[in-house]
Amino acid sequence: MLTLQRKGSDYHHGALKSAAILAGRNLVEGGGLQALGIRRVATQIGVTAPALYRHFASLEELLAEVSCYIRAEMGEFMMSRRNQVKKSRDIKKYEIDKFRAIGDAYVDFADKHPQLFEVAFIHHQNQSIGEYNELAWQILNESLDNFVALGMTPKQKRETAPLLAWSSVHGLATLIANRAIAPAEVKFFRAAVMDGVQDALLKK
Amino acid sequence: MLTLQRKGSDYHHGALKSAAILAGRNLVEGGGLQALGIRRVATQIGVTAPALYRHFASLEELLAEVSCYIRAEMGEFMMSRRNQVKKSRDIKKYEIDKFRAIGDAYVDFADKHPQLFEVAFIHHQNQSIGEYNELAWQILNESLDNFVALGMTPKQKRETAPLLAWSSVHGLATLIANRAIAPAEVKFFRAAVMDGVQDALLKK
DNA sequence: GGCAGAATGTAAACGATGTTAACACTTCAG
DNA sequence: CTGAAGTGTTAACATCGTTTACATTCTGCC
Repeated sequence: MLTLQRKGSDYHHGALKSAAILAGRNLVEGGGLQALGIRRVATQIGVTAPALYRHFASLEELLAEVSCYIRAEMGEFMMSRRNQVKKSRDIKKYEIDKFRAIGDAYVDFADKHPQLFEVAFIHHQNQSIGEYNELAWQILNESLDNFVALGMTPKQKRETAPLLAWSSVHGLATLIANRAIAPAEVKFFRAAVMDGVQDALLKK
Repeated sequence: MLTLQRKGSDYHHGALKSAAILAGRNLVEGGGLQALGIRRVATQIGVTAPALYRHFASLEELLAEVSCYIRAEMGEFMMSRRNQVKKSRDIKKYEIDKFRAIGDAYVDFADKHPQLFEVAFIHHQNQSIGEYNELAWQILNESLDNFVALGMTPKQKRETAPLLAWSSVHGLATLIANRAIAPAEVKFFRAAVMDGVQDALLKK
């Protein structure tokens, strides 16, 4: 299922690069960062290892692309979760529900796919948080814009709000993904942090 | 400097295990997780690779011990920073200053030693956050106990307070260590998150 | 249509890695 | 003193990332 079929000819895979990134993502999902390797990816897509060097300069570069792919996947997951939120008659409640949904999606992703989450946020040079996770950043800021427009969040908080929300939720997600929190405590922990974030943004 | 001298005899290093953990820590500091290897550690401490297998079952086990060592190092760094805070006549201000000091130390450690920070919080099974980073956890809770005792933090917040503070600061530290925040924005970002945490704990 | 060159694959090889097996020396309890 | 447990070495294996040399296919130009 993972291996793509070769075209009729022996040569020219056709979509080697994207196939490699996808195969890399799946290897990470199965066995973490450790499972990602040039040779393993090559085997998965039915190609010899040096072929990958036509598309990636090194394993590190492949890792960077896999990491980027996972971040995009995360962003789409958050967006889909937000779009599933039922519209409420109370528009403020609706906005809050959507905000919670994207935060919950972020944490759920880390909880259910800790290996992917780990690789998604691996050190990568010279990228600000916005570029780093474009879609997720954009979704978060939409929510905050709505909060301000509805008078739920004071304007002077608008600048620091995304940073505070992001670091809280990211920290929570990281700790859960690392299994640094006992499973029994996760539920309580999540609620506490999410409530805290919401309070910090809305109050006063 | 890193390599320990062997005893007079050719055999029996004497403190191979602790020497290996220290050497591992230093390799991580220099080159990240990637630089940690059985053979490299063995070379550093002047021993052949298989010798390490008398003390560690695998590279992964060595990594776990190095990770634990770094967490202890972090805890001591936080404690030392907190103890350097000047006593103030205003006891509440003194407590706040100490609280900020331990948070700042946490983030400083991540900022100045991103490689160590990364390895410190690598996935490790079945450890709650308390056991995971005992000393830091204890220091944080001392501060919070003092806050409550002085009436600065309401009692009903006492349970969720460490979780909220930890995840915010940990998320901030992680994002900074991963260089997901542009260097120019780090200062502002840090201040915003630390202020947010302080507000969340003290107000009302 | 055919052909040069770019693009993209393979095969073979190199050094470094984690790990194991077989062996040697040291230490120490009896 | 002796044997067993502890701790180190050497040699070897499979696998890894990566490079070099070569083969095939695609593409644009005459």
